[in-house]
Amino acid sequence: MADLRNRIIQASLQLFEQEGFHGATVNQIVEEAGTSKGGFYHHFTSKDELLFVIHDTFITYVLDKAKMANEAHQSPTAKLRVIIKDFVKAFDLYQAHITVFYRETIYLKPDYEILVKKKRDQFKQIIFKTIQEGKTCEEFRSDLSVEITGMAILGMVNWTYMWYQRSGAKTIDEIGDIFVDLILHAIRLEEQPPDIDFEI
Amino acid sequence: MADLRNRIIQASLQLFEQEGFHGATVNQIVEEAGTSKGGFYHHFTSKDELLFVIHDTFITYVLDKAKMANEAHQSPTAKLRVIIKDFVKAFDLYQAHITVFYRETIYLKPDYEILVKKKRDQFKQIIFKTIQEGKTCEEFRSDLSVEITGMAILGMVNWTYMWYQRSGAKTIDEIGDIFVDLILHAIRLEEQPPDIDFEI
Amino acid sequence: MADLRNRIIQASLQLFEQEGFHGATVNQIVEEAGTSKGGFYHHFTSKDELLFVIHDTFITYVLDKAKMANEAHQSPTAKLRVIIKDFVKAFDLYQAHITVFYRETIYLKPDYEILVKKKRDQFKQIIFKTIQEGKTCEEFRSDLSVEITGMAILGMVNWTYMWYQRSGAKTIDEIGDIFVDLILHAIRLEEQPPDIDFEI
Amino acid sequence: MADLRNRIIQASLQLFEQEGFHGATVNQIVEEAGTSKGGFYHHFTSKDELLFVIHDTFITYVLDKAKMANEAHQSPTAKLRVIIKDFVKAFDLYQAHITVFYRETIYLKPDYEILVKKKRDQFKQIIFKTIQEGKTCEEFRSDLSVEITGMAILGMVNWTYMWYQRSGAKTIDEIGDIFVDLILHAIRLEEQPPDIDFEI
DNA sequence: GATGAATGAGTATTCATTCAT
DNA sequence: AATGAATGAATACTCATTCAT
Repeated sequence: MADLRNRIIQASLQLFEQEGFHGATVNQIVEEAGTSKGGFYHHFTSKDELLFVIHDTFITYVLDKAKMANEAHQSPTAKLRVIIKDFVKAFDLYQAHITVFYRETIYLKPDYEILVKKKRDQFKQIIFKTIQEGKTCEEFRSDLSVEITGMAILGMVNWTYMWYQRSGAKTIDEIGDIFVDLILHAIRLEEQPPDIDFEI
Repeated sequence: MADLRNRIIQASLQLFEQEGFHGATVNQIVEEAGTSKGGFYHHFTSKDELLFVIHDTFITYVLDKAKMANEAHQSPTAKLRVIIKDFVKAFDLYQAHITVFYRETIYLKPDYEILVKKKRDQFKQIIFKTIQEGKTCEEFRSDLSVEITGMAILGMVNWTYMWYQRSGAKTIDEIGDIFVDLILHAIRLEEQPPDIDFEI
Repeated sequence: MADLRNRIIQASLQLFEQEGFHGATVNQIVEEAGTSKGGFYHHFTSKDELLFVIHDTFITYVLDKAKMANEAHQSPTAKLRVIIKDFVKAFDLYQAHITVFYRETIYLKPDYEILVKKKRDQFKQIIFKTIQEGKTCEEFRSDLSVEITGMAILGMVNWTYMWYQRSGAKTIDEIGDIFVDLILHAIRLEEQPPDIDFEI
Repeated sequence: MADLRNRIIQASLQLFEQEGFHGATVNQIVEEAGTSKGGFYHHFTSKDELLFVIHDTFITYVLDKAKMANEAHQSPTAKLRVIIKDFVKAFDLYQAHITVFYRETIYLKPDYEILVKKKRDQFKQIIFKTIQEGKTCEEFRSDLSVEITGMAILGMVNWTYMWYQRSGAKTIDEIGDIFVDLILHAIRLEEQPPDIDFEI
């Protein structure tokens, strides 16, 4: 059997997703994880810490991926494409984490919230900077509002947690491609040559 | 002073937004509303009913607006533009309702959930149908996946509740225009004549 | 039936005395008081507050009595006699309060502790000042250490909570007289005329 | 490093004194003692046994001293003087033991309590018997109540644990002398020749 | 209509103790 | 002898709801 700490996280993920952070009790979690109250509190100082761990696991993964994409590519179009594809993939890998992340942040204790917010802001800045670069080098439309466009893109992708199902008609990869296509149609200058990414 | 029922709704809206449905107690609500436990339970059978009322108020408003826009316009482009503009406006009018709607639905009791889901689905279908019509009459790209595109659009707009602030740099109207612009760039056929909406 | 708040105090007094503050549970208290958890927490914000109320009731009573005795009499001998007699009487009236006061103070939350300590110090100062006055006006031995003598007296009396029983051989009044007698023998100048308190 | 068993006792003594028996956890104790749960339970069958050991160490010491003093001296005055001086000295040697002894006895398990009570009573009887002897041989006042006087003396001395500080103005030896002086003034017949203890 | 004292099932958390290693 | 992960019974406390007034 997997180690206890992980079993607790998996159990809580499933329960938080289904019942909400407050709807899922420590009792349910330990039962689902096949352990005891003591087992739980041996590995986590509180239910709040568990909530933080879930938040942190996801945002750390996503931020790292975005940083890597940002460094690995030159053109804003290529960067944005990879960042979005990676991000969308996370919605399959971290489905439950993400649901918790976007729904239960409000219950994060102040100290934990600060840690999460820091990474969350870094991620957002990578998106914003990429859009700005795209405008500067004339790959993207010059009339774009960086912030609103950035939040529009983030919204489009983030919302996926509300409806994506692994058993749905499209794979996560196809969804990612569609999002990229829509976004690039929405923000790229139309007169441009086709976007062929020689970097990949 | 406004009638008690409304004062309770306003108080709970503010508290649910800030503290979450479970984070806000009936005691806090009645204190904020300037009434008592008795006053609360005279107007609502339970805290759960109050949650439903908030859900229903918002989704009813939004669905009605979408129905009206759907009937008032002919071209899919025009329909979509108006639906989206109206919807975005709701994020200013119903900011707190929306936050509760998208974050606390999970705590809706089954019977209430069914009622809300029905209207929510109707709203979604109006969007989907409009996209389909746009494809059919060749205003929108023929390669669009109706569902994914629809959810992408909904995501872009819905996400607004996460970041919109009345005191921000852009008015809700400007944000609506930007969203419309991005969406139409993303989904309209490029060879088309400019979209001039004679209907308005 | 007496009001609930008082029934809770009485029940807790008895239970704290017998089982200790930690040994007595809120469950036991509410059962003994004939109420419920909710009833308890309606009247007290916490078990800690209840502990404070017990402390405060006793020390307030005792301090007030000492202040009155201090003002009502002139000679240090008379003052001390009355202060001690009153104080000893408190061991009958507030037997359980006192046991809690001297045994469980350590569990008082810091804010409460400060409040209690203030009154406790005032009481001690009244004793010290009286001894000092007795030395100054040559009723008491000039070689007395005010502090040690004061603490010796307080110790003698305070210890009573460890052994006094209402059903014992001596009444509380007799015990008080014996203490006064021992104390005055211990601290009064031997050559003095008999202590006749004309003030009473 | 001292042997583990002793390190545990020292650690618990300090922690019980500061936080109370219930306020100090086995975890804190083993951390402070530099060992582990296993180390603790290898040396003590339970936290309760540890509490007993602390009680027993102190009362055994004190009782032995009193027995010795009782045997070593003839006159009640001399006996009492030495018993009290020795006892007061214990308040410096066993400060933490004594605090625990007088504050946490209530948490002693019944079997342990019986053992401790037996020795405690023996000690008390030595005091009482000495007072009685003093009355009989007319060193002490004939009107003294043996029990009340005995408890008054014990109270005066015992209370020391509440205020004595090694860093205070008086040494433990000076405090002992003051107590002896006060007590003898309180109980000795006034017409007597000066109490010169030829036995020492 | 309105009050607020009282309820009690339910919650997160603690901690002395055990036991396989 | 010593470890520390795991236990689970017990604890203080919360809060939506009721109901006599």
